[in-house]
Amino acid sequence: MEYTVQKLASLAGVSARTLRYYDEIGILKPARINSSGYRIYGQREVDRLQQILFYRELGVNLETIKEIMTSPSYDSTKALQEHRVQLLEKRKQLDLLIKNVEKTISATEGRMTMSNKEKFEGFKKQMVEENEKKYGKEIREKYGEDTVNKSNAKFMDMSQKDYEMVTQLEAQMRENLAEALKIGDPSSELAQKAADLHKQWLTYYWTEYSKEAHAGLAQMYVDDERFKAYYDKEQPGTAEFLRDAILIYTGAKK
Amino acid sequence: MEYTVQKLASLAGVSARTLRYYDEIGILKPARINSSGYRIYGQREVDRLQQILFYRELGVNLETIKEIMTSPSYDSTKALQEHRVQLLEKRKQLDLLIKNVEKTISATEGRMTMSNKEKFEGFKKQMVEENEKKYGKEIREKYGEDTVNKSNAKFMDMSQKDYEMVTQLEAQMRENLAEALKIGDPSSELAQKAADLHKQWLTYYWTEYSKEAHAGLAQMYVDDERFKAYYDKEQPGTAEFLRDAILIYTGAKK
DNA sequence: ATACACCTTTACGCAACGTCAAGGTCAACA
DNA sequence: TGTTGACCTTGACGTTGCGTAAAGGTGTAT
Repeated sequence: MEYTVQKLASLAGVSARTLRYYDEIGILKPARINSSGYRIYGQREVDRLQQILFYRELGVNLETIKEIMTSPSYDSTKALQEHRVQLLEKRKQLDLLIKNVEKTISATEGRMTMSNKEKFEGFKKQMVEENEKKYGKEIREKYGEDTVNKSNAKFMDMSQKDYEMVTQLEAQMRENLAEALKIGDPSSELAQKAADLHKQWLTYYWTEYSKEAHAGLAQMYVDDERFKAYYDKEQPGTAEFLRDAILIYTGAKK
Repeated sequence: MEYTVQKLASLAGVSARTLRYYDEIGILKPARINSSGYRIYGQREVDRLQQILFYRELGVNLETIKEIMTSPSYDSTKALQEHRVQLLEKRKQLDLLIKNVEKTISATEGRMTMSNKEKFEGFKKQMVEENEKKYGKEIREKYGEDTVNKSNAKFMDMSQKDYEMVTQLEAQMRENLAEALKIGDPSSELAQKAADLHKQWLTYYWTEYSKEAHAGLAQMYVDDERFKAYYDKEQPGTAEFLRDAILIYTGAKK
């Protein structure tokens, strides 16, 4: 029983290219080469190919298969166990991925049909991560590793109630701020109320509050284009106004 | 806020090479190139990169991300849903893989600790597949597609009881055969009993039995090196002896 | 002036083949 | 005997998302 590449290929259900490749990487050499340079495979090669394909179907890479099959001392069970661990890890990653994709889908397609709760569950981790990526480095430099880590940790541990609270606080603050801006006086009662709400909002993220840090953050809202853009989105000048209000609120300015 | 490659890279937690690559494939071009040829990124690019990385973390490939982000008409939700289906399919495959790997491990390491039941559950599909690969083409040519397909289907549908029965039948047959071989007469009662057991065994795989097919198979046991090797493993000459016994049993020979 | 940390483009490497391309071999048929 | 047509060969590029040199220019601090 002798086979040329094509014969063996169709027998085993692989392509001729695959067999040439296996020859090339030395995992399956033909029994001999005939006078015309054709690869000729025998029964032993058929069996070896079966083994190779068996392992391949288990997702083992060719390099490992080669090791398993060439050195008989090689512990194939151990190899498979390691392989299994890799597969389990891969599945864990995949599950996480699927979960995130599903969260993203329902968040965008369901628009407002999602309850706050679901939103919170799905996104709080993501929010922390995105925040880290965007501002992590600079904030860390300014406020130190510890403060930021604690802030993140605190946020992650926030309960559903906390989340709703914090969301509402920010909304209220922005409302007050917008109203106060119309008056134009950062020392006005409304503006000071906004500053106070901002402090309350902040304490949900920071483990400890200090007037200095609060004032520093307010200044950053103006200095950093990104924060500035966020606050100035509705009305230009909001960032500066909020800063002034906070500076007065914290006593850094009168 | 302007960034060079390295700056943006460390800000976003990717490598400079990645940014150059994203430039190359046109997914993220720098805001401008300065007089020295340096890539300069602005705020808009930072935000765009965030988006890219967000999708990348969901496992979406760059080509798709590009489509999602460049054409605003592109339905990103639909893209994510398709992506989700792919991920689910991938997980299904992965689960199957893990199951097979685990079966293989326990089969080889636990040797005989596995019960027949477990063996059966784990391997009957694999057996059919391997059998297909090894002999499928030739058997199909000799006995026709239909017979083989039905045989496979029947095997796959075999119950636990059937499996035990068929396993026992083969064991009994081989025992009888070995005994009969000692006597050396294929027409002996023992040898004919073996042939009968062989027929019974065969009927578990074939949907219909005929003496001619049975005799043909017996002849193949001798002509085909692989079947021959299987039967001659314990005692050389077993394949021929079985063939002769079956030929007599089926009346093809006296 | 020199060192050193940046930046640039070009290009190979990775896994496991698919897919031409250019050219030799073999059996069959007119 | 010439010629198809179905085989076979080697060589080489493409795939995905970068990592990793290599070779050379730029910017700035000492």
